[in-house]
Amino acid sequence: MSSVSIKEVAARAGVSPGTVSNVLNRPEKVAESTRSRVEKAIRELGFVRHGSASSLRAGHSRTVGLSVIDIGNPFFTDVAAGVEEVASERGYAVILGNSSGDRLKEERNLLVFAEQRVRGVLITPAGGDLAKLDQLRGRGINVVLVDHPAERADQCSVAVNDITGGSLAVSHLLAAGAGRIAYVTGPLTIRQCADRLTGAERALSAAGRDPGQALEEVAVSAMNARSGQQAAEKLVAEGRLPDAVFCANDLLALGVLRGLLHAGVRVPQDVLLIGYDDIDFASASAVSLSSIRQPTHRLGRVATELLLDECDNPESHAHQQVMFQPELVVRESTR
Amino acid sequence: MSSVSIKEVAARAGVSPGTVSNVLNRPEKVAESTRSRVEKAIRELGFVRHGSASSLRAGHSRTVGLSVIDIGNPFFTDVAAGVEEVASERGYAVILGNSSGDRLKEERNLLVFAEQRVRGVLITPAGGDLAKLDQLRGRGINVVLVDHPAERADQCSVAVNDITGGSLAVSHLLAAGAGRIAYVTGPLTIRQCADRLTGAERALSAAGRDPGQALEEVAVSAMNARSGQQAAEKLVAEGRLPDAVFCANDLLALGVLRGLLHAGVRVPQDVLLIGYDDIDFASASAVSLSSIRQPTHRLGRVATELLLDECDNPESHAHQQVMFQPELVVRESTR
DNA sequence: TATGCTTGTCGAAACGTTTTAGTCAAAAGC
DNA sequence: GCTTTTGACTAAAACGTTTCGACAAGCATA
Repeated sequence: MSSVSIKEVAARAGVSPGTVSNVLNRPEKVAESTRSRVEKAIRELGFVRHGSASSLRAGHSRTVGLSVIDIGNPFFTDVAAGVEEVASERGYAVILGNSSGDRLKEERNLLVFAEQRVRGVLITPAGGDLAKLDQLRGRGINVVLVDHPAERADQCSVAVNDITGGSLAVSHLLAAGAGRIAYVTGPLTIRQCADRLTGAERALSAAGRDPGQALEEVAVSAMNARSGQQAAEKLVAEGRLPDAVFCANDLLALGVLRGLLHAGVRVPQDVLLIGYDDIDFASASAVSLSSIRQPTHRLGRVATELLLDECDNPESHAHQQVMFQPELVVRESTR
Repeated sequence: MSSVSIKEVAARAGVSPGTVSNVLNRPEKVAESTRSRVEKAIRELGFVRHGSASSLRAGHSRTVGLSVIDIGNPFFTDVAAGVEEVASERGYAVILGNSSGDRLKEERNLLVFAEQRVRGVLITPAGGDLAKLDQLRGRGINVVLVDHPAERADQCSVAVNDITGGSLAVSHLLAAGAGRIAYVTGPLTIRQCADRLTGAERALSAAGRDPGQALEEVAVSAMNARSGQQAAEKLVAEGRLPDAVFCANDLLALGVLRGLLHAGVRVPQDVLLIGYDDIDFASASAVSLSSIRQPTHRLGRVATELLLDECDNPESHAHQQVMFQPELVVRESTR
């Protein structure tokens, strides 16, 4: 109800509102004695700065927008946790938007961000829409792409090399003795799925195999456990079991694992299995799952650091396209 | 950079700023012809309302704060998704805070919310601190407790009956023929863990068993898969395997499952196993997991609807303490 | 024709900060 | 001892909305 303003603080401390503002924003500019007097008044009155008024006058807020494709996916959740961490450390608030992969919803999120006059936006784009983002930049809102390498040099982005990831997985399977490999994946229109396939093919070529021969693609529509199980059941039913299965995603891999075990196929004795993402549950499954680990948390952290650096040091800021390297995690399913 | 203000829109449409504001907020109050003229100007100039200015003058923002204990936990993630959904439908932005179970961090989140002058706060409290929340209410910020039943009638809350949940789980185990049951749980200082235990004991009593005899508590410090596995290993090593294991959490249950299978104990033939939360991964494990399902998504949705109702209709709003009922999901691990 | 009522628009005063220019005394420089 | 510099503070003008009282025009009623 009654919110204390800077004026009341000023009155109680016997100074002008401007001085209170200085105590808040440039404490070194005000004399020790008055500063402590003002701070005392602030405490006694329970004053908290009015963010809207502050950002209206100052011209910029202390918030960033985060738009992710699917907040239910542990991958994005970890990213979000990293973002929240850094933002909170630096006194920024995070406005969350979930696009659910829907372009329209994403656009609505961006509008909300624009209305809130966020300082910057972190986004895992749902589609390849550079236009809307440039529009935001035109409004003075910085944008950092997350899990999506920028194609232009005038923007920041943070991603993980999915081609390397695909190579790592398949090289490992080959080293473990696999001849024929199945790649269980979501739609290849998803960049991540396509890149991991490319990596897989490169690993095969490098090992002197013909990707067309050694690799079978099994595409499913949804990247969840159920689809994975169905894919496994299909492979079993058609009697064309490969030596190893590489899944574009741990959820798919968990489903495949389940499907195989149910059909009496032993993992890793009969079929090797490796997933992607290294979600927490990967190590908790009955046969613990080998996987490709991505530095999700760091992804979020670095993206936010980049963004806030761009906001706070617009002059000295150099745009960066950060590309992390994924890491192979070997567990029972390929041993 | 250059943001278009309401004045420029007014100038282009040949009306006063006040009229533009009316078009934005009470379109029915302005004549058809002028309205469309103004809307045209808005489109042409790419105007978007300045949220800070708006909430400064109007006295309230269009944002809500959401403070959760652990954004990495699928339970809270689902809740958050529900919150985001409703908020976004109603044109509200969600400011996310992750307390990590830390009281201090939670307090910092609340401060940020207060600075942003959020319309209301949704919170899964990290501790039993009513004080801070009453302080927020004193500032005119509405508060809804999430997954925590309010003890007073003057506030809204949304929760799931954990006592019923505990009963459901244990009744099911008893019906399936279990005699001795182990309850693997996190610290009993966590309300949810304690309530589920109470429910378990009630189910035993109702079945004419002595809870002291039939139920063994195995408390671990962290509620994750690793702790669960350790608990299972301990039970096996000490040679005191129960007929059934009830876990306070699916992550624990997945760990227990793994520990048992590794020791050659068959589930469900040798030991029955049931978890809690019914996270997605529960159905994807090697032996699919029976569990207690909570309406997480609805929890988030209803909490947000309650909050926004309280914000928009302060007069007619009646405080509610909503208590959802959990649901038994039977899968392989108890069949 | 005067009166009241309705409808649509305007002008101006807020809202709570930040910031700029300016005041005034005390310290420093010559 | 005079000017200049510094340091600490103040006063007032913004920032972009919303809202409220005023008012003009149109129209029905008396």
